[in-house]
Amino acid sequence: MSKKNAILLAATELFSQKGYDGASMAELSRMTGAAGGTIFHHFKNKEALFLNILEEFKEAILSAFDQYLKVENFRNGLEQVEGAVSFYLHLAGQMQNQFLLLHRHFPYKMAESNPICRDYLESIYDGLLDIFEKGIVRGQQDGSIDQLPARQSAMILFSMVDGIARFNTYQLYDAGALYSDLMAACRKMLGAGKVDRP
Amino acid sequence: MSKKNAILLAATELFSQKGYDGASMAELSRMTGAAGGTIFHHFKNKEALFLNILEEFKEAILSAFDQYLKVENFRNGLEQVEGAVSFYLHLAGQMQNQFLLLHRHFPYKMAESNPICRDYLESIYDGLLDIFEKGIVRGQQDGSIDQLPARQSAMILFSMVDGIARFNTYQLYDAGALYSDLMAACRKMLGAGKVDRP
DNA sequence: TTAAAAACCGACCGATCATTCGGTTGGTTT
DNA sequence: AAACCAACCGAATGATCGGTCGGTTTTTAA
Repeated sequence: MSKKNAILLAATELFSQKGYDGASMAELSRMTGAAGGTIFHHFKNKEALFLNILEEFKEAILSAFDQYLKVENFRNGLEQVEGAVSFYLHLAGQMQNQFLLLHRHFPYKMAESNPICRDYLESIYDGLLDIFEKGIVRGQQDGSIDQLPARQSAMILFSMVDGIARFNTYQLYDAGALYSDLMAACRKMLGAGKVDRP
Repeated sequence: MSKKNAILLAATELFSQKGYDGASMAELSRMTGAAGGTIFHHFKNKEALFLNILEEFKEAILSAFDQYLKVENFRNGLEQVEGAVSFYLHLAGQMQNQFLLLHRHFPYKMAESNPICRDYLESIYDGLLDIFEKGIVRGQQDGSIDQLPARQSAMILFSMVDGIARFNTYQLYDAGALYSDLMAACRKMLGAGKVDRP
């Protein structure tokens, strides 16, 4: 692996474990075996290094969802939304370091002064919300989902799922043990009224 | 106001705005007019200062809920849960700085090595979950809430509400515009099936 | 009135921070 | 073989970090 890639990989872990301020370039140098100067040869500064990581994550998560939705074949909108929820939790387990970045505060702080950072974060959240929203709209057309405001429902649903994923990484909850209850809650929240009745 | 209180007040804002590593004792000194040594006279070190703030927050939020639930008179469990959700969002707006602390990563990181910190965090979350859970159990007894696993439902509900509060402070969502949809989602998620029918 | 205690000050400390820079490689192009 | 270039190195820089300490002022109590 090239030194540059090694730096990116190690920096992802370092930023996610220690945060932006807590991650030191000296430690990154130690982790990778690259000299201090080498890091700044490949990346203009610490902020640019982080932005590079965030951009990679944006592309990785959105293309992972693209791939998943293309391959799976859902029978209706409700199942599509359930699939998206399930896949989000799966990804959160798969890409723990990157999700930890999203659940930290410093990217949002950086976004206040750095429009590129803001753009990456918006792309990520807009992309994810679109996925949930599309499933809801489809479900409303095929009758599997209640007539609720689609975008708002997508936001609430996403808050719920992302909240679970977040508490899971903090080891306050156990997302695994909550999985079936979470899916049931999604169904009940979105599902068309008729489905419940005898 | 005593210097000690001024330090606590300013430190709350500083920690919440800049995080633990980003908050410097020198800046805290500048903000309060207290000399560097004075801060360390009142608090053993930076970590002890933060723990003091977290303890104050724990007591403030739990007693605020105690007070609220004592004063309000709910007709049934579902309304009690709705009240708790609504009050949580109200508090998140009222005590923005303290909630920002809860939504940052460093308290959970500190909790891994500091049992006192872990204890405060657990007290906060256990206390809040208990409140939601009690409302759910009451609702299941009076028939306003469906027969779901109470603790798990409380966790999911809390994830949802706390997620909304969190995205609101990041200015990604507007919690105000989502309020009525959120309450509707809670009702639909928890409510006994019969309530919806004509 | 006085002595003890608590609050407060700011210079100072060693460690660490992000970043810079002059210089050394090893491979590619002319 | 000369010229070039990107990759890489590690010592050095000034700033800032959390924390200490000896001494002064203010408050309290006797």
